Amino acid sequence: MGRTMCGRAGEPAVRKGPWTLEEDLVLVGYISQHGEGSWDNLARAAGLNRNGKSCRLRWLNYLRPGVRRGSITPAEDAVIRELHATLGNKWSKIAAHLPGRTDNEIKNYWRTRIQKRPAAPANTQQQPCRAPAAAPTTATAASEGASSSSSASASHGSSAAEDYYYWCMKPNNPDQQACYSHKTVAAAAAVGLGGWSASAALTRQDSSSTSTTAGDGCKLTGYSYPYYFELGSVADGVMMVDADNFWNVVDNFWGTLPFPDATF
DNA sequence: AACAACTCCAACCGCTATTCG
DNA sequence: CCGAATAGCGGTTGGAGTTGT
Repeated sequence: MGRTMCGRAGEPAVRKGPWTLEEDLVLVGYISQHGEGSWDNLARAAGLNRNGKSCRLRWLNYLRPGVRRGSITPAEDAVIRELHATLGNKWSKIAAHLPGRTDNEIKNYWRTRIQKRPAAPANTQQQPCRAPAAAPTTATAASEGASSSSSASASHGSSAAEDYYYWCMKPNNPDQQACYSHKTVAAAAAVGLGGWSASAALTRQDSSSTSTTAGDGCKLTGYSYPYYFELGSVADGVMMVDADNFWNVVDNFWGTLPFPDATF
């Protein structure tokens, strides 16, 4: 990419462009210990040669616990269309109704999938990747079982947005397995990288394929899935090294993070 | 196989809003 | 109240990957 470095003579060049695994680990590790906020200071204190804005974006959109990867499901598509009709380009507000999705992701989805093309009939749309096609239908059971949020336990409304939100709040929702690889990354950072090296992980990342079929049969393309898949594989190595308490570390660390998403 | 066109999306930019001293 | 710093938002860019010829 052409956005790798910049800076004037005499100043340390601030790194731009795609984040490396090592940078991700540094950022996650630092935030896990010190929390987020004051992003410019955070970037300096963590030793990241990035500006604070870049760190904040990386954390919020990709590293933050609860961020979901993978295709937008038909249920989510319906929510986006519905909310955009009333809210317009208020991506952050729309994202608030889609747990785990970011404004950036929704914005990209809208521009590339919806804005460019007319709405396809529901029965011709791609099958969902992770969320069940009947997500709104299962939302009733979800709302009945939800206990971690007062809003989730309230009776839900009739809109696709509300149905989908309540479905997402369902305890032990398998859809939340999407968080797995992020958990492993965070946990790896929390345990001080266990017995593996980030550079080794980078080597493996570079050799990963660009198109991968997830365990549920959903084909995910591009950079994200292979990248995090590899992170998960590396973290499996941590399990072998520190198998006794690895998942305890994961769960404990996850529980300490101040994000409501972490309660899914 | 090689190339072009297209698609996707991570990351950047500029602006506004909010917070704080 | 004011100005600087910080946070957040929406628009845009450009490179990687995919698909078509």
